[in-house]
This record gives sequence, C-alpha cells and structure tokens, in this order.
Amino acid sequence: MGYKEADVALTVHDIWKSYTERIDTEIELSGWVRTERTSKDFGFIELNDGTFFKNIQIVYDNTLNNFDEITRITTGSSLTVKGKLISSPGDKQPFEIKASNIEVLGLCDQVFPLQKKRHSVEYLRTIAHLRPRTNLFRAVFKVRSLVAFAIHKFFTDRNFVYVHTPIITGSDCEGAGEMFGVSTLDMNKPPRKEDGSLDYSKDFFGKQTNLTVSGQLNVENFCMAFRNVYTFGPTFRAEKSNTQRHASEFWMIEPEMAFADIQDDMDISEEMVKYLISYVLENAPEEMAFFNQWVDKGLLERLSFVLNSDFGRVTYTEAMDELIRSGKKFDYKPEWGIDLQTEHERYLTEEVYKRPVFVTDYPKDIKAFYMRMNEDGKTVAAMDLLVPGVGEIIGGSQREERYDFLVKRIEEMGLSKEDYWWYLELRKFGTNKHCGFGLGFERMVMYMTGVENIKDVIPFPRTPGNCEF
RNA sequence: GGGAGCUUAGCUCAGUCGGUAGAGCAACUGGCUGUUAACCAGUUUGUCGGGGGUUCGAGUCCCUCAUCUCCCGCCA
Repeated sequence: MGYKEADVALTVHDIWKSYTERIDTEIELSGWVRTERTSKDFGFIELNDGTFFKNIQIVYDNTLNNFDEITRITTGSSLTVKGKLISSPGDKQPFEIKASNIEVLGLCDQVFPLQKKRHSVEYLRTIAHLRPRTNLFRAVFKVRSLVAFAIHKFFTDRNFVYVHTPIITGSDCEGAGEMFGVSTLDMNKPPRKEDGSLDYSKDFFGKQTNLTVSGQLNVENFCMAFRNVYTFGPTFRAEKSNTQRHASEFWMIEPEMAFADIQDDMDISEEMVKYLISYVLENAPEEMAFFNQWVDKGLLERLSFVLNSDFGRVTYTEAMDELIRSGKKFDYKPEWGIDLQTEHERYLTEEVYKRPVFVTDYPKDIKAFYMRMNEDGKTVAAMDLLVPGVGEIIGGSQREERYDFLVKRIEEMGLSKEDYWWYLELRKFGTNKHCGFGLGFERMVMYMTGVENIKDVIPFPRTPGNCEF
C-alpha cells in the first residue's frame, strides 16, 4: 500500500473477533455503559462502543482508586477502561476484562430515558436521537447499512453502472403520486400571472419543480448507454398515507436493463432478493439472531425457506380466478379489472403461496403509461413482487419500446407528450425491449428484520405531520 | 382522504358500581465476595392528554380538540 494505515484504537469488534489470541494481555477500551451491577466490594459493567452487537463485561473491585465513583456509574455513561483480558468464569460470556483503571469520560444524567428494560417502539420513536443506542435499533441500522452495501455489491458484481438521477425534477407528471414542490418564491406574496395562477417563470428554475418520486424516466436514458444500470437514492411522496409501510421520504433501488424482457426482470429481482437475504444472514448473524428471538420467532426459518425455494409466478388473471374460486369473503369482491387490494395480496402471498410471489400482466387501465402493451391489447407487462407480512416490495415492468404505442398511451391517459419529449426520443434512437423495477429499500429491511413499522427502519423518519429531529 | 382504538408516575401498565390514585421497573439510600434485565430492604415520584359539561362528588359518564397507534385507499 502506498499510504500509511490509520492507527486506530482497539474496538469491541476487534476484541470479539480475536479474544482467543488476546487472553492475559493488557488492553484499553472506550465505550458506553449498557448496564451495570454492583456489590459491596466489586461490580460488573457491560460496555459497548457500537462496533459490535455484543457487549464486553468489565469486572472491577475496590482496589480501583476511584471505586466509589465507579459504583455510582449510570447506564449510558462513557468510559475508558484499562485492564487485562481474561477468560470469564461466568456462563454468558467467554471472556471479560479485569479492570486496573477506569476513567469516567461523561457521566450519564439520571434522567437518561433509556433504561435496562424493554421499551415500546412507539416510545422510542419519540426519542429518535437516542434510540440507535438500544439493541433493537442498533441491530436494525446495522442491517440497513449491510443491505445498502449488498445492493451495490450485487449490481456492481454484475457490471451494472450506478447512476445518480436528480433529486429535483422539472416534470410534474411522473404519475407515481403526489409530489413535494421545490420553490424559492416568497409564499407570502408570490408572483402571479394575469389569471391569478402562480407565475413559476419567476421561480428559481424558471418553471415548476418538485422532489423526485422516481428516477426511472431518467435512468432509462442511461440504460440506453450502459445497457445495465441502477439508481439507489432518496425518493419523496407527498401522499398523506397513514400506514405502517409508507413514509414521505424513503429510499428506492431502480435497476433498468436493455435487451431484456419481463421474464429477465423477474429473474434478476428474485436473484437480488435472495442475494440480499443471504448476505445479511452471513454478515450479521448476531443481529439476525436477536430479531429471531425478540421481534419475530419465525424469521430465520422463513428466510432460509425463501432462499431455498422458487418464488411463485402468477398472472393477474390467474390470481383473480384463484381469488374468486377461493369463495373467501373479501371486503372488496375480486373481479377482473379492479386492482388487487391489500387483502387480496395478503391472501395470495400468505395463504396460497406462503412465500414471495410475482403477479404479472395487469389490466392496462390500472398501471402506468410506460408499461409495455401485451398482445391481447388489454394487459401490460407489469410485475409486482408480494411478500408475506410486508406486501408489495417490488413493482416493475417491461417498458413500452414502440414509439407509436407509447404516444398512444400518453394521450389515452390525458398526459402531454411534449412533457416527455426526451423520454420519447429513446424510442426513436435505437429502441429495444428493456425492463426494470423499483425495490422499496425500507420494505426490504422490514422483510429481513421482521420489524413491522417503516418508521422503525429509517433513522429519522418523515411522515405526514412529523418532521421532528 | 375514510374508519377504529389509545392517552393514568421517568418507563410498562392496573384502577371494579362515579366516592379525591396503585403495582412492577427506573432513580435515590442502605445491604450483599461472581453478577447476567443480578438480588434484598427502604425512600421519592402524578395538572389521570387539553378544554367544556352532567353530578353533592368524575381517572371513571357526555361533548370537543389534540397526540399517538392500527386498518383501508395511494404505492415502494
């Protein structure tokens, strides 16, 4: 290496990974007190520095010159410990540190809201600045980080190019939902046109702009240059959705592949989901064991079943037949032409297939304009991936690559083809069959951790009426 | 946007028929020579979400507002 490696201090992670070689050696360690237990002449502290899921037990006794101070240490305080790493007589840990010196760096105030007991996730949301210090949230956000890395690794290993599509968009009609406006106009006295409407020509970009709801239209342009591409970034939806699986700001992965059809789209989706699961199982076994014990007892069994089975694949028409045949009472009566309701999706993925299932070839009227018209003229080459517990985790399609068909769909849906001039040009300059999908990043993290509310897999969640922190 | 439910100590909750509030944990004090959400004893802690009403009397019944949670719609 042509550069000097940074000289960093020993961490809890280092020690857990190499304690067998460090037995009876002197070490120094800094971290936060997770819990402590004291007796008259000795005590125990469980210390964690955030680098590993497990704690390290510190044993101390009244030979410390500041013994009285240490017995009064509170959960959450920060310390530097010097001492010898020894094998532990206790059952719960293979080793511990016999402290020769403990320095209190920052005492934790008595009103510290995190106690050594279970808190409700609802309460922890009100202290989002402190909740990453809990076992649950440390596990969640470690897994979130690993999934993000695994996504990049999956696509990079397959020679996909990562494209940063814009966050601010000038098209106000992407069709994927309500958008957040981006403006520097003075909201108290905005410029108006003669008819009284807002004059966006005076705004920062000289036109109305919004936060993106999808990078797809942009990334398709790069797809025509690099063949296989993907975006991975924040996405914004201004819908007042009030559910456990919607957020106003979330992250989305949108791959796009040229010279590929909807079957290829499903194949790569399935491969990716399985890759992400296996990557996390391999790289965060402590965290996954924690989820399996405290969050969802069936998690590990379910995930390993998913790894070893093929996802279901069914057309919308077949799925409707299945729902009608079931004779089950639904609030929304299944009928060809209506969109699949949540209760229908749950029935299919949780009761019929009991595993992830692709539903394909939806009626054209309930899907976006850019999806490819099938030969029947009634359905489009769309695919949704439904998973038990979370619902729709992926939505994708083969794109309409035929210029005339695309223009016709834009007009049928009452959109303006002038707004899509650059998107339409792709169909003139070397068009080809291509496809892609959007993976809800948080929904993937929910599926892999068993955590049921999207607010608990986002560091500082933004939802209607809530932008605290 | 539609619907349901919740709100009592720092946290998790109980509170019967309407009679002025309780437990566990935390914190604090003391005890304890190997703990594992340590244990034992003691002490402290309340605008019962806000406002209004019924009543001799409201945590409890009614109205209203707010927060949060869940379900549906929108979607990822």
